[in-house]
Formats: sequence, C-alpha cells, structure tokens
Amino acid sequence: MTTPMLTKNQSLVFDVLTKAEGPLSAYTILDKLRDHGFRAPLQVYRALDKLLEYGVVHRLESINSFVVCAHPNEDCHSHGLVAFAICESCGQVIEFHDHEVDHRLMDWLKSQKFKAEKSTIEIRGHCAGCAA
Amino acid sequence: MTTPMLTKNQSLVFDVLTKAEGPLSAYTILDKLRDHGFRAPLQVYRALDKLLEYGVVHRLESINSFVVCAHPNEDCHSHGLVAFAICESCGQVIEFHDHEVDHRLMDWLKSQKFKAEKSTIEIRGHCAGCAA
DNA sequence: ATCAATTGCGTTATGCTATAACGTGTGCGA
DNA sequence: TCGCACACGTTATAGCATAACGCAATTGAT
Ligand SMILES: [Zn+2]
Ligand SMILES: [Zn+2]
Ligand SMILES: [Zn+2]
Ligand SMILES: [Zn+2]
Repeated sequence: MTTPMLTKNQSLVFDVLTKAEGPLSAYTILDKLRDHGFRAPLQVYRALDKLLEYGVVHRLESINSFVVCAHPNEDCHSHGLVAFAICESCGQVIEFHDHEVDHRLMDWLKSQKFKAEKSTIEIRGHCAGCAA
Repeated sequence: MTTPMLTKNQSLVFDVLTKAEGPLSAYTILDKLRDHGFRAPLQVYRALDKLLEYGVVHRLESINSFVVCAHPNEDCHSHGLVAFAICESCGQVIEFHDHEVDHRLMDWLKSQKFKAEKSTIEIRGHCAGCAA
C-alpha cells in the first residue's frame, strides 16, 4: 500500500510515535497531544486506524500499544509476517522479519486450509542491555 | 509443570472453558458462572491466572480471550512455542506447535542476545469451513 | 452550479477488560 | 499457639476501545 498524505491528526499521532523511544498506548498518545487540541480517545484511535492501514504503524497486541514501523521502505509487509521482540524492562521493541518462519507457518496454515489475514508474533523478555 | 488439584473456582472456570466451543472472555465466563455464585471479575481472573500458570489454559492476546489447551499431555509447552489459528467467523481455534518455527525464532533471538520469556503467535483469518 | 457520496473531525456517552486494596477464613508447620 | 501462605469475597477504580450523533470540507458526476 502506498501511503497517502497524512491528515493533521494522523501526522500528530505519527510524530508522537516517531519521537517515542518505544511503544505507546492510545491514551498515552492522547495525553501527549492535549496541548495540540486532542480531547478524546477517538481522535487517537481514528488516526491510528489509518496509520495501521497504511502500514506505517504496528499494533502490539500483547501490550495494547502502538509503534512506528522500523522498516517502512521494505516490501516485506505486503507478503511476509512481522515479528517483535519486546523488552519488559526498558520497553524497547525490535521488529524483524524472517521468511523461513513465514513460509513454515504459511505452509502449515495451507495444510489446514486456513486462510490467514492478520498475524501476531510477539516475544516478550529482556533485551541484551537489560538481561544483565 | 505438574498440575495440582484445582480449587472449586478453578474447576468451575476450567469446566466452562472445556465445554465451550471456542475461546471465551473473562466476562463471558463470569456471566456463565453467576448461577454458581460468581459475582466479580476477580474471581474469574484469579482462577485464570492459576490455570495459565499450570499450562492447562492459554490466553489469546489478540482477542482478549482464553481457551483450554488442546494438547495438555504433551510436553511441548515446557520448551516450545505455541501458535494459534483463530477463525474470525466461527471463533474456532486451532492450536499447533512447530519445532522448526521455534528454533528459527529462538536462534534469531539468541543472535540478538534477547532473553525470551513469553511468546505470542496468533494468526487470524478464516478456517476451512468458513472460508467458502 | 448542484446534488450526493465520501471522508475527516469533534463530542458525549457507553461498554469492555483488568487490577488495586481491603478484609475473611482455613490449613499447616514451627 | 503463633505465624504464614493461600484461596476467597467485595468494593472500587484504572485502563482500553467503540457507538452514535452531528458538522464541515472535498470530490465527482449530473
Ligand atoms: Zn514494520
Ligand atoms: Zn531492555
Ligand atoms: Zn497448549
Ligand atoms: Zn470458522
């Protein structure tokens, strides 16, 4: 998907996520944007919905948070799965792609005649810096 | 982990999940157990915490629901990842394990010196019966 | 130019998910 | 008997997400 021009609200949300060191919840984003006129959760969720649709933001299901895509210019997202390693100490997220994992999972799903549409692969633990 | 005797509340929650055709939310479980004296969400969540700890129930992060383990007697859970295919039409869940996916992911995490603790692999889409 | 459809936006209210904090009772070993 | 661990019950609160309404700007066909 090619990303169209972002609206004002979408840009504000995207900028907040881009400047953040790690994933943010919708309500945290809301708080950071109150000075810019945001008043209600829906303003954030509507912007996030579009950013997710454009593929420039990912949702982390296991922590109810959102993070900017780390590889926005690769075309992996159009045909491959995305995986995340999430540090429970510092909150840092590493996004990665692995075609072998993709194909293995897809083969299994195909064998079950299961038609995949969305995927979630999230590993929680401790990053190199925090594992010490 | 060997599963100790379940308490009354744990048994009630486990039975509800076992009889269910698919995953249930904590509040749905609560409603199904009001006739048995359940009054508050914590009664459900506390039982679920233990059942998750014992490995007889899994949490599906992407739909905020819980499901009984489909392979309670295999030892895969102690060393391997668990994956789920979730049908968005009928709600049915297929639980599966794949050592190749496990190892591939674990190798990648190891290369990043990331210490994994919990994993979530969930594919949403449509099952063979519903894809038609 | 005008009308209809689409899209984004703002607001209020509501619903769903999960946990904090407090107190009670029971069993069990020191 | 005392202390501790654990399960349980209750009330209150926190955190996450959407429904439903109305308005304004844009677009595109007639
Ligand atoms: Zn990405
Ligand atoms: Zn870390
Ligand atoms: Zn299982
Ligand atoms: Zn189905």
